[in-house]
Amino acid sequence: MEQGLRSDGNNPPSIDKTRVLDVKPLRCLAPVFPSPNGMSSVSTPQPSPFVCVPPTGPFPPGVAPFYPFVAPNDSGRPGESSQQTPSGVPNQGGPFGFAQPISPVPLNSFRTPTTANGNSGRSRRAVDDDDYSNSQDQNDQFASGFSVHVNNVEDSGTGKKRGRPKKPRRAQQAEGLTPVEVDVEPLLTLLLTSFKLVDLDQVKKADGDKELAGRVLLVFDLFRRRMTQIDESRDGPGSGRRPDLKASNMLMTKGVRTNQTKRIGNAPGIEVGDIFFFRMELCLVGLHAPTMAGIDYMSVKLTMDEEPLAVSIVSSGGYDDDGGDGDVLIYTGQGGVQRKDGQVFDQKLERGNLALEKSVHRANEVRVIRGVKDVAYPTGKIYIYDGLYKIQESWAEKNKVGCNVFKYKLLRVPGQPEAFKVWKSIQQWKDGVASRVGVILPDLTSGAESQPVCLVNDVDDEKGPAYFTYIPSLKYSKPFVMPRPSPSCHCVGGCQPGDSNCACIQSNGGFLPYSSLGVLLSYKTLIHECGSACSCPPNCRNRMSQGGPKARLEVFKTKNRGWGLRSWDPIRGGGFICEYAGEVIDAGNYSDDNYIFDATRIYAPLEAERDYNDESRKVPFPLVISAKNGGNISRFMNHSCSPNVYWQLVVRQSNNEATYHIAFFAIRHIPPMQELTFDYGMDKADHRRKKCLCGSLNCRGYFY
DNA sequence: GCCCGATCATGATT
DNA sequence: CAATCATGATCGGG
Repeated sequence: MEQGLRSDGNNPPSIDKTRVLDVKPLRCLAPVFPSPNGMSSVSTPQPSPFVCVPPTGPFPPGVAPFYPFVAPNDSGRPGESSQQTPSGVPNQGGPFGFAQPISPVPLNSFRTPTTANGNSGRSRRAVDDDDYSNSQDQNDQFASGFSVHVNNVEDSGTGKKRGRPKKPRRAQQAEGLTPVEVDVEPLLTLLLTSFKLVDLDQVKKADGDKELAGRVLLVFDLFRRRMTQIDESRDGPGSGRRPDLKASNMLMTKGVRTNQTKRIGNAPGIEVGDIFFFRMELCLVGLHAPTMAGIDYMSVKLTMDEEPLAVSIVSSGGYDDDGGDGDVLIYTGQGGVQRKDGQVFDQKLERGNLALEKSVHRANEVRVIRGVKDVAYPTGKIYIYDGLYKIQESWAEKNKVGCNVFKYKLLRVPGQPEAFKVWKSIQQWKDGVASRVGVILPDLTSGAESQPVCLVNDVDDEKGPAYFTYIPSLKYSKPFVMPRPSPSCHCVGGCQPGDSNCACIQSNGGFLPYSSLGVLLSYKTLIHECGSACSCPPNCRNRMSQGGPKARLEVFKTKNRGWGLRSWDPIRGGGFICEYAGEVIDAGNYSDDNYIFDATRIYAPLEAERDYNDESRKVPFPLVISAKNGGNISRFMNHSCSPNVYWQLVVRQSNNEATYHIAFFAIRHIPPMQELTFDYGMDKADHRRKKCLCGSLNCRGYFY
């Protein structure tokens, strides 16, 4: 957000303990959005800190989409989109710099959805050894991600080849055991039903909004993560099955997509600053249609004939594009350079290159998506929607190997929220080239975490939150005694997916709960992590919540809600954020304590849990944590009725003793500097109510 | 309408 | 770690 980037150059004052001590805890209240409606998402000067959720009431049984996102219509006038023509691109004429309105002609037509055949196969419940009693119902089946089907018949005569035949697979296959095949079709169907994405009408497919785009992306990611988990459990780590492609393919063939109509200008529902981790995500929400090509364009009808105009580009750095200062982008045309046989050719003025050339003269706005390296995972890439640009000029030049390439100079349209520039600033803070403005303490953890967490206030004079002791983990006065202890594992090198001998994987229903990137692969009622009696090292994948936060976080003063938590690093959907540290106290035994996590409250369920689990998420242990006197960064996470963070119960046990923990994971991709919030849940004790002014459309009006 | 090829992918391996 | 490989999907154009 922009306030984070102001540079007025004063040095951070040293901390004054006497003032700090008297400050009241303030993790409450006050609106975040000045105006709940009528603001165009395009012209809003800064990105909304929260994505919002429609007002479904506290917990409606089986009605509205359970995890929706607020939909400020792109036009800001919700009723109007239905009045547009079915081909539906609003012609605003003016903004494109044309004398006449453009009437765009989409080059593609709708793909007919193919009907999915339900695969047959003998159904079997996954191994499920949860050690609290009444979880062996449908509930747990859903929470662990649907049932598992075993194909005993090899491909049943369809003749369909899958995977690569080359490398021999390890584990089961190598030993000649029956490979476990999971039919993912019903899994997807269930997700689509839960999120009301079955039979999207043509209008919604053609033109989206924020709420719909959010749902599509959420389902894609949930599905993709689950398929990653299934693939790995069958083939072991490193199975190159491209779950991203498979997931998006299945969604697209079912017509689960939006903004399929190409348009010049912003894609409805996609905000400047939004981030993506797969090219396919750009396709699904119509931000950029081609799966690989960097230039998207459409045929536009002008006075007499049609001509192609560029609508969006992806700058991935593959052609040594010059990043410039953040408002300028030098973009290289497509084609020419890479050939299989090593031969190189001149680029031709056709396709995307031609469209960009035309767009120079028409001066239309072009969406720009900037690809950057994912620092947390160098082989991955992150795509940042950086808003609208206009092409100032174009030219041809010789590249290093002497071929002609086209170059285009793009200038960012002023008045848009900062996006890529935020990333640049953060990089400068990290490199020490520039200093973060308003830093009160460089590291409020005093080195207790692997990364510093700075305390920042750039909005007023307050010198810090009330004094507390920083403790990085949870304090138990007495561990819980397990009635049915689970065995510990013997994975010396760390638990590996697909290892059917690993006791901890068995406890988790046969799946490793986390990906190699620290992403939670499917939500569960309870996750069994490795404990002190396990043989695996501390960096084992099944100890995700034990290693402290991975992202670079900061505690900052919000405008109206006291102190809050946010991240300098982008966080992928499902990514681990931190544990709720503090002191375990007796349930119900708190009154004047604003730093409580109470697992016995009623919480909005996530994904497919909704329909049958209306009451509450089941908690096998009445865990209540107070972080009033001591805690970690999560004590600063504010409440929101439409949060971007979700908690997940985790148990670590060794022998017959266990400790339960609360681990926080990102619900969706979270761009840098967006405040992290979770839902505090509902309490039966009315007197604990506080007024909530989080401003989201589905705000319940209060929280606890 | 069908097929084919171009395309700033992804992930793992060498 | 940069280069390479294998697998891949969409869309425009022939």
